Amino acid sequence: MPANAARPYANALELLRAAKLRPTRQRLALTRLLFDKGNRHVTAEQLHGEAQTASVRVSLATVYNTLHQFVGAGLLREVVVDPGRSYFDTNVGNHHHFYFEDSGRLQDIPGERVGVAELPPAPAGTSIRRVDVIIRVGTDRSR
Amino acid sequence: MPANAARPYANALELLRAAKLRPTRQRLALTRLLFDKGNRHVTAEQLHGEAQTASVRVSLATVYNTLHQFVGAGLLREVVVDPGRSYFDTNVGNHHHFYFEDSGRLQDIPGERVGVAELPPAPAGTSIRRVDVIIRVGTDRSR
DNA sequence: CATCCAAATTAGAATAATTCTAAACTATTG
DNA sequence: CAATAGTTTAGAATTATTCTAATTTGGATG
Repeated sequence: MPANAARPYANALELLRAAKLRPTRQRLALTRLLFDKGNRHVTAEQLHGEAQTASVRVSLATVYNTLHQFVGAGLLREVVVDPGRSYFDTNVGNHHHFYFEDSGRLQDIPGERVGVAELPPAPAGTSIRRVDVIIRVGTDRSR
Repeated sequence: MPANAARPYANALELLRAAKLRPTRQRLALTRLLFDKGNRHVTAEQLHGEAQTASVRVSLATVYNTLHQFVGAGLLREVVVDPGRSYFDTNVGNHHHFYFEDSGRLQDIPGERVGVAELPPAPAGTSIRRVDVIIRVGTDRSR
């Protein structure tokens, strides 16, 4: 079973069409880098670096544009755990995160493994958009 | 009952002594701004602004230094909910947050009101430093 | 398939939050 | 009250991100 078995898109082209985004050379390449190898957590700089390594000519501005468009289209989720650095998560299903404070690495936790038993109601006039659970861990020998 | 009844320090001086930080004019003033009126969530810029309004001469660099020293001493907790902006929370007890995405405001949720029933174990060699639960809400008329 | 135009890309400048640096100041200690 | 280690500071530097205005391109149209 391939890593992307659960993904409903056969390829980058279909995915972009479904998101109503023109399949440009840059977006096609970034789509493949993002979704062709299982769930990932990348920063814009990292993805830009990967593109360069793969000889895909794309500017950092376009990487930022694309990541935000993908978030808007529900293809990515932005994870905020570190002040001044955004991670983009290819897993948009129900799940939470371990965050390794020492290394800055993120790891998914399936939604079912965290039992949020009880939640207070959203304040009047508002509704819940998302509940983030972040388990911050550190190596035993640090701090 | 005053808002700070639960705080174990009678005044700014004691608090700084306990944290082993020299009670300088700047730190004393910032301590009062932070802790003299109940639980708060402030950014460095906000606190700097309040100091200026109160005619306390203190540089932004010192505000940052002080906030981080207070976090290190366990007097404050840094809350990360917004990429590129850090909030400092005077409530260091067990609690979680509502985050109003539209306004950028934070609101405490007492720890007991969120039932995190079940947590996966920390990966080998690591231990849990903290569990953050952030409930992101939006006004019903936006997005 | 040539033309057109809105959408997309881009380099580089601009912004925002934060950190750094090195010099000047100050609280404590003897 | 002098010495000194800790603290503050202005301003420069850094980092991540966004903006701008000009150029390029995908895809529809004739």
